[in-house]
This record gives sequence, C-alpha cells and structure tokens, in this order.
Amino acid sequence: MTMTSSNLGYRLSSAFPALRALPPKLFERLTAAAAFRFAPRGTILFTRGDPCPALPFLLTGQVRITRTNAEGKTIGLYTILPGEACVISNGALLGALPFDATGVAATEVELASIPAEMVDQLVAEEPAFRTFLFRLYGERIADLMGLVEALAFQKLDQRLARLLVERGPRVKATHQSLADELGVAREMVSRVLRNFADRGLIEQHREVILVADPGALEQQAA
Amino acid sequence: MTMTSSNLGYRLSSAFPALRALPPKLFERLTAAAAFRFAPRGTILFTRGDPCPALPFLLTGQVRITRTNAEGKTIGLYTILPGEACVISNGALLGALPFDATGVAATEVELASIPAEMVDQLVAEEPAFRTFLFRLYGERIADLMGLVEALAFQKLDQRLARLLVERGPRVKATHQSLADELGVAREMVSRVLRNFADRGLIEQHREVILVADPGALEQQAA
DNA sequence: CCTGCTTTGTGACGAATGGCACAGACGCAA
DNA sequence: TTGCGTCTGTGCCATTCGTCACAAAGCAGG
Repeated sequence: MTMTSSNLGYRLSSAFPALRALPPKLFERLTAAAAFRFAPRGTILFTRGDPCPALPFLLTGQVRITRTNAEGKTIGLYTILPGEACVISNGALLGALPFDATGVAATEVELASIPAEMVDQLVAEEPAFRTFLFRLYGERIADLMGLVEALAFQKLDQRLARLLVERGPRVKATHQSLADELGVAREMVSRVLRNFADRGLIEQHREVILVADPGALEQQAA
Repeated sequence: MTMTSSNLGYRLSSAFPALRALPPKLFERLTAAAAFRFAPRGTILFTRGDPCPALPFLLTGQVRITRTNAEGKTIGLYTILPGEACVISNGALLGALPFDATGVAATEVELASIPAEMVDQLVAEEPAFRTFLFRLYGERIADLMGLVEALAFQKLDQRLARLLVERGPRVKATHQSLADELGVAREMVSRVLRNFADRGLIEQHREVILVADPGALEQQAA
C-alpha cells in the first residue's frame, strides 16, 4: 500500500476539519512532513517508555489505550477514534513526561504522524487546531474521570453491561479480552455473562456476544 | 485584602515562569485582565455544571479535584499545586465540554483567573506557555492513569499507605475525609489505620496521624 | 459539671471479587 | 478422524470491602 503526498493531504483534511483552514503553504509542508502508517489489528503501536518523536493522527480504525501493571494485569483506559490524535503522545513529545500507557490497534488502523515541531507551529498559527487539540485533551480527561468513578463505585455487572451496550449489538471478543478491558478476572466475566444470558439480555457464541435486549442492558448499567 | 495590578503581575510571573518571557505590552494586558481571588480552606471553588469563563492559575495553597456520584460517595482525583492551572477549566472554557468535577480549597488559596481569550492569545504567541500548558495536561492525564491502575489493582492498605507517605509526616484529617479521598467506607479506613498503628507504622491522635516509620509505610504501599 | 456533637473503635454479617482446579466444548491442522 | 490448543463453564473457598449497629472517647458550650 502506497500513498502519495497529495492523497495523504486529502485524507488528513477529510478526517481533521481543524486542518482545513490552514494556509496552503503550511498545509503543503504538513503533508510533506507527515508519515503514513498502516497497521493490522493487534499491532502494538506504542508502549510504556517508548520515545515519541511525532504526534499520531488516526485516519481510520480504532486504537485502544491500555495499561498493564507489574504482575501483568491489564485494564483499558480509553479508545482513540478516527479524527482524533493520541494526546498522551503529545505530552511525551513535548519532553520530560513519561509515556505511561500502551496503544494497541483494536482494528486495522491507518494513521498519519506529524513531527513535533510541526504540531507546535500548527498550535501557534491555527486557532481551530488549538481548539481541536485542547478539546481532545479535555475529552480524554473526562473519559478518565468517568473511569475512575466507575472503578470506585460501580459493580462489575454494571460496568460490563455498559461495555456491551457501547460496543453492541455484536461484540466480537473473548471473555479474557473483556476481562483485560475491565481489569478483572476472566472467571468473573464468564459468570456475569452467563447471568446476562440466562436472563435473556444477551446471546453467547464462541468469541461473539449478541446484545438481545439493549434496553434491559442499559438498565443493568445504571 | 487588596492587590494592585503590578503586584499581581509580579506574583504571576514568580509563580509561572512560562509567563516571564512575554512581551511587556502583552504581560501588561494580562495582569490587567487577571482577576485575583482569595478563598479560605474548604471553599468550593467550582463544581459540576458550573460555567467556566476563565482559567484559574494557582498562586498559593492547594486545590483538590474530586468527584461525587449520585449517591453522594466521593473520591479524590488529583491535586493542583502552586504554579499550576486548572486544566479541566480550560476544556470547559473552550466550549462544549461538561465541567465534570469539583474543586475544593484544601488549604487557604490564592488564585488568578485569566479570561479565555487571553489564554488563547498566550498559547498562540508564547511558546513557553504552550509547553507549560501541554505539559500540565499531560501530568493530569498521567495522574489519572495512575489512579485508575491503583483502583483496579491495589488493595486499600496499599493505597492508604501511599497517601500517608505522600502527605506525611503529619497528616491532619478525619478518617471520614481520608475515606472520601480514597472512595471507600470510613470503617475500612479506621480498621486499616488501626492495623498500621498496631504495627508501629503510624501514631494516631484525634484528627491527626503521625507517620512513625516512612520506610515501612512505603513498603506497605508497594 | 452536664450535655450534645463529632470522631473513632469494633463486632458481626453479607456481598463482591479473586484464584484455583478442572471439565467440557469448539475449531483447526495433520 | 485424531489430537491439540484455545475458549468457556463451574464448584469451592479465601479475601476484601461494605453496611449496620452500637459503644466509647474527646471536645465545646452552657
């Protein structure tokens, strides 16, 4: 898979409206400096301690940001969607901040990496880009605050129901991967899912869960 | 308590090195637009759903950011120290982001609020300020990621030991306030503290905990 | 000193979760 | 088909934490 500079430029401006108002010359330099990358599902895009020379912009696919502790237990933090950038990379590339999480391609992904200096220039010169970036930071912080609250005060059945509602109506995942997502033991996921299935909220197949009653699941999540 | 514009300007540039290199005229406008505020310990500075017309910069004291759920249970998210700004306010003032947490003065505090437009101009024109703000965002995100990991994988005794090490050697707080900080029941805090005291790690008095053996506490936190 | 409020201590019990040990089911490849 | 590895189900028990119900201790005001 190859991609010309103009092609990448087109896709960047499609996915990132904040870049559309750039002066033509700057946009040209941007696309020239951007590095395209394709990665299949499951690719570890970056992980703790990695250096971070550029800010990745997601064109297609989804990237899950996760964190794994010393004993190998894992929990999901949030998801990056197309049209978003990986702001923790931004902290890392601005220096002196540890890169403290792992990014995994949850699907096939295409991303464009913008060098740090270019990002800095964009922030300085393009108000729309400033707003875009700050809002992204704000959303990540809001995501994390919500996760903290869920971990502190919600039971597993509520959190799992929420996850199924959000990913439904068809969720392709092993119980183990859901457990890693939620930061709990696999057996607990199996048991709660079994309970949901017995009550007709979902239908289980190997590696696949079908949401049968989204309303009741939503109820369970609340 | 009154404060002249020049006085506030001096204090701002002392607490925020990133503002020192500003062009004199801009700095003048900044200090003219900044609103000084003093608040005693315990003041609720902002809370969920508040509008947010300005970005607060903390000059002295500490601000605890917390979150309370529908049933009134509370958990602490992170602390703002002097020389830092409240970045969740930034998200809110850039529009369309809900203001999703509560800020409480953990001590007497002095802060200077900068209007949104001025912040935008600072970001555009002052590279040092850009770096300052982005780094702040990055640190908050790192704080929250660490909290998520602690909630998911650490037991209460570890988290409480960590809190005592960080706030020691003298911690003035009721068991209830520590419980709110950690998002757990008060009785659990009492029991764990009792255990620590029995083992000589701390010494308890009414509203006061003295860290007697920081090394052992650190061990307990690990 | 009494009185009342806040803070702390504690026992008993139940609910939620983790972890172990397997067994059974399923799918794929030789 | 046979065999093997992965995925799922389940029983059992320990641990952690929450909740309730009090009791005791300390502090402040009349």
